[in-house]
Amino acid sequence: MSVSPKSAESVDKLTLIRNHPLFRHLTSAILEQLAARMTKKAVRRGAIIFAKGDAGVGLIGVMRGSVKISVLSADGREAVLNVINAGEIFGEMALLDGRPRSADATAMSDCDLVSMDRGTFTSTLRGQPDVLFKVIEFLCARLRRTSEQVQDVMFLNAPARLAKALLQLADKQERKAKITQRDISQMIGLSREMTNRQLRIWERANWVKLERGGVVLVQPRHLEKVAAEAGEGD
Amino acid sequence: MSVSPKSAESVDKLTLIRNHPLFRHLTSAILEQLAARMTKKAVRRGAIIFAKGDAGVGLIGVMRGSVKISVLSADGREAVLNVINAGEIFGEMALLDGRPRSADATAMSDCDLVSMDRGTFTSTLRGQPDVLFKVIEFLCARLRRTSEQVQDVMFLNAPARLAKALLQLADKQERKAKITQRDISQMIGLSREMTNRQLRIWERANWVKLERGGVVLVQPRHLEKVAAEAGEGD
DNA sequence: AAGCGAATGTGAACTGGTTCATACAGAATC
DNA sequence: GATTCTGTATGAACCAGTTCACATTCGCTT
Repeated sequence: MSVSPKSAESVDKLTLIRNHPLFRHLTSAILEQLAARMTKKAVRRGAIIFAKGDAGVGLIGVMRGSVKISVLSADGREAVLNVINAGEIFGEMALLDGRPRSADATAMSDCDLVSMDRGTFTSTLRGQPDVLFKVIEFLCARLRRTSEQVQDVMFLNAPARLAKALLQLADKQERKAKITQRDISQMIGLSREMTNRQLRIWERANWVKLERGGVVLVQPRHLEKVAAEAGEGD
Repeated sequence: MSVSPKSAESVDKLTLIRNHPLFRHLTSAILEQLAARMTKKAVRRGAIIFAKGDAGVGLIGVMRGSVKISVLSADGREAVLNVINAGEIFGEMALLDGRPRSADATAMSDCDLVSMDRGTFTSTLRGQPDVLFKVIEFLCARLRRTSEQVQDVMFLNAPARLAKALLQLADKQERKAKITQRDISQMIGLSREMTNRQLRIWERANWVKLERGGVVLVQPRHLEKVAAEAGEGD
């Protein structure tokens, strides 16, 4: 994973892109050039940052707040594909292949965002040949991760999926996942009720502590064991 | 998708790589150079071509037969991630990022395979800058497809997933999917029994015709309709 | 401070799909 | 041509997780 800066805190443009696998290896000069050409924008909680099918203008970085990437089914159910926290970047795919957005992006809290358009990316990085290799590596990593998601949904039962999601959502310092139970349930393809029931079981066992809009991992070890038990052999 | 040659037939190396998105745009000279350096190998039905965790030696093309890409869960259940038919190529990811194989590859029938190692790929394509862009495009397409798989498992019910799988497995000319019901069920995360039951319902309705090791799509239109709806009872 | 919407919590009924058990037919192996 | 293995077929019991129907609590807006 990436070296994430203190979460929930505001982050500057330079730190943001420096911490992303796509840009990490670039010189400071280039990074500053890129950062200078990124435009800042604040959005309110609940704001739709882009919608599935939109023309993809490029890369978006989260300087403060968090963003959920999701899609809607024909009958209106929502699947949350990813949650992007402060210090992270999303929307790379439209940047890279120029095709329409394949999902919706919604602000889960008030956010400060920065965006980089395709032009900036390609013109600044022309003549940086190994950027392309980094991009390829990055996409392969993403592909492996997404493929693992398919396996998780097919192999793991409800508690295992939930435990895995909590561990990967949790802020490493605070040991806390700042997300509603509804959003968790939509990430792992479970009903909200089932998610709540399992969380309450773990709360009674003192493995987690439930708060409004968040789950504190009290005993991450136990969760790791649950996530691993029905899991795929690595 | 790719222009697939008559299936179940043998294919020559050149045709094989010419039809793949990664190579399609290259000059004949380069293609011939690549083809010349690919080594041929025959394997029997059931043979393990590579296993998850193996060091990835590179790209493998299927000249005759078909190959399944799958993973095993801790408790021995199998998930089929993809089926590769004659004229298609697999194993690109290990080629591109050099990391270990992320799944098993097994011959579903007697196969003729050709393989291209990383060295051949990189040395032949050095000085072909837009190959890298093709690779990026290719990976983005794969990522979108894999992400769609996640959504399918989360949103679609059994009949819809099955219909969708049949349509995408079926040979376009023959309107026939050459695959056992067990393998189908493992592609869509369903029990073999459930898969059989649904197929039998459709056979009685004359939408499909079942054979040993294959499903003929008699009325693909109907299946398309089932695949399209999310399965909500209005 | 009142009202309201969003998030949480929980029981009870329900069901889509699994699991188990069993049968049979075609292909491969001896 | 007998045996064994793989694939298909189907009923019945079972169950993990959904759906429905509420109640409650928190935080925000008026």
